[in-house]
Amino acid sequence: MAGRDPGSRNASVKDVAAAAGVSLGTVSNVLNRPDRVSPDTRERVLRAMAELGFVRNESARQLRAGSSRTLAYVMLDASNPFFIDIAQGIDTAAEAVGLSLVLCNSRSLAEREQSHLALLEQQRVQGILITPVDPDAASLDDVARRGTPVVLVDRTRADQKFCSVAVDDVLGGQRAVEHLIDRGHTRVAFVGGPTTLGPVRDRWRGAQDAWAAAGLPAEGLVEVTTTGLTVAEGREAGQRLAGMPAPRRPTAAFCANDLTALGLLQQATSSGLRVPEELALVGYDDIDFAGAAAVPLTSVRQPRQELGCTAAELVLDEATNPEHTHRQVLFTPELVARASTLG
Amino acid sequence: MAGRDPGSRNASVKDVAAAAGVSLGTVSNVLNRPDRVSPDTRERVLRAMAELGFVRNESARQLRAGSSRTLAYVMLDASNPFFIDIAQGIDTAAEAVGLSLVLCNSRSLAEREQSHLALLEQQRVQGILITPVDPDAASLDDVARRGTPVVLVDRTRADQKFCSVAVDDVLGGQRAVEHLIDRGHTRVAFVGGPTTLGPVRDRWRGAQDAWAAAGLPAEGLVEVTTTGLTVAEGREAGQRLAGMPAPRRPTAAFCANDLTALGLLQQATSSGLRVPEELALVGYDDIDFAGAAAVPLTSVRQPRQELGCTAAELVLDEATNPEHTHRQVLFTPELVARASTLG
DNA sequence: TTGTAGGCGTTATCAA
DNA sequence: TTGATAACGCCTACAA
Repeated sequence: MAGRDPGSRNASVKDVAAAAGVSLGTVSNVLNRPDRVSPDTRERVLRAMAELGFVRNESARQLRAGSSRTLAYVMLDASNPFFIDIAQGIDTAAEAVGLSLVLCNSRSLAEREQSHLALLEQQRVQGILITPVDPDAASLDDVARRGTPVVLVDRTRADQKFCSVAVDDVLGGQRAVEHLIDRGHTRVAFVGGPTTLGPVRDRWRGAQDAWAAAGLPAEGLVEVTTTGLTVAEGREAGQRLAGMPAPRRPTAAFCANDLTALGLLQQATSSGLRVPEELALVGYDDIDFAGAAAVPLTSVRQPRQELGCTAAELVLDEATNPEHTHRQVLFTPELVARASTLG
Repeated sequence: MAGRDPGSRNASVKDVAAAAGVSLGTVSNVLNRPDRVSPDTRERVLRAMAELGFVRNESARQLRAGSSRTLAYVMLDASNPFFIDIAQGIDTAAEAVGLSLVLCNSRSLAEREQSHLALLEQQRVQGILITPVDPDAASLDDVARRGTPVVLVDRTRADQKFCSVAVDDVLGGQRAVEHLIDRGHTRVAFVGGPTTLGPVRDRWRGAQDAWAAAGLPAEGLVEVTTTGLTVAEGREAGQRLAGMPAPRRPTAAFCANDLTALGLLQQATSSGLRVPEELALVGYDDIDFAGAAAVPLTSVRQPRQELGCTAAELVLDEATNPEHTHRQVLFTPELVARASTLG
């Protein structure tokens, strides 16, 4: 037994009207302009609604209104807290303007991303925020062309055909490596991949820029390529590092994100490498778990909530402002120094 | 310039029909029973759709169909990976039956939970999975009474008015403390709170049960109450522990969840307490970050994905099977021993 | 194989 | 203040 009121599921304004002995229009008025209804009929209608378990049908409202009151965020990987924090920022902004947020997780699968996009379009969401598997995918253009505003989050596109919010990853990479150089390191590993990821490319470039600017010999900065930005990949990279003879081994590693750094930290620790004495560590993103690690992680902070918030504002502007023009917002990252580099 | 095709946003089946020179019914057939349409008219219709940027209107479909093709999960706290993993499990199950999942985050706020529930009801979701702020809240009964199936996740209710999936927290608490007793500890702290949380209460009770069963003096098991299950609370508890004189200080702590344990681990480490030599640590949930900590955390594993998956199955049964009866599924937790207790 | 008509629940307009 | 009516876009009988 489901224990539901019999027949209650389908009570509509019509049923309410009948039960309250008024017309359908009056019920609608109670719902939308209560002031235009005399207090006692309003009472009667309200009571009928409660008795029938009336619930407004959002589909019908939406059909009539022509558009929904929701925003969507298609995240790349819900198991990375970085994206959850972005979602949180979006949610805050959406809530502020009375919109609700639907969250989708593509799990880095283009196919899944595709099906989410299709569904969201059909739902006539006001706008789609997305950290896409591939920012250059034509499917994004298609969605935009058909009329749903699309904003890129933590990704950019050279052709500037979309609004986007991102953080200056080249600068972030520079900051990370400058910090390590400042601390006296002359053998540094960059850990991350795959290099098809825009952010990984940029952070690596920034690292190289900083290295060159300091006049250090190129061979002192080595690239340790991983196949993803996960804890497991970090561990694996840690194993590779720990396996190197001490004289050749880098004295510091700059990881392309915090998950990787956390994995590396664990592997280093269990291999008996002391952090930061024998291996200094810099992560990227500054997720909460970075600061919460046993050896708190130095990391390059991205303004995650603000990223989400700004993205929401951009998509809303595109959805509502006829004068809208695309903008590419670039935030500045900030190095947060903690024990993993400070000995 | 938004770069969208002019007027494309609102192409409907009617427009497509006109453009393709066929009737509205034919277009609908192309969409829903393509086999009943001759290949070349189908081609023509498809081309018209592409040209007009036609996108099915989900609201209209839903309005006609009477119910949506979505499930919803209202999580308690999206920043706790435990709930993200549950969501992942739900998503998998939902995807398997062609449903999509909408995620909401109540952030432990009853008010926000309430507004999410209201919206989901209006959206006529097929069912709502929820880890509620308060499992006994009457608002949950109201939703169910009005006809939307509701399943409790990681929570139970004494009156069994809902389906629920949970893990035996009393047993989990026992396992954790038995493990510590096995390792020879006779002064153990239980860290967690608030005690209004069902799981915290149960884990604490399990801890006490195990303690009593071992015949250990009650004063050896101390409760360190926190105001929440967060990293910050864990740190704070760590400070309290580290501040105690060594002879009185517990030699082990059982934390009510992994976030708390991670915070405690960090604080202990930075206070110079060695884990597990001076302080052994057991967490709860076995989130990925537990195994990824610098000192990998012993934890009580909950089958998170399975929890979500089963919850989805229950809610679907309730939504579609007229013979449905409520069931309370209780999973068995499993202790995963790692370095934080194994020295 | 294709076309026509009616209705899903809501809202807004207009008339009473 | 209240009531009747049309329309949103889609789907499905049923008719041609």
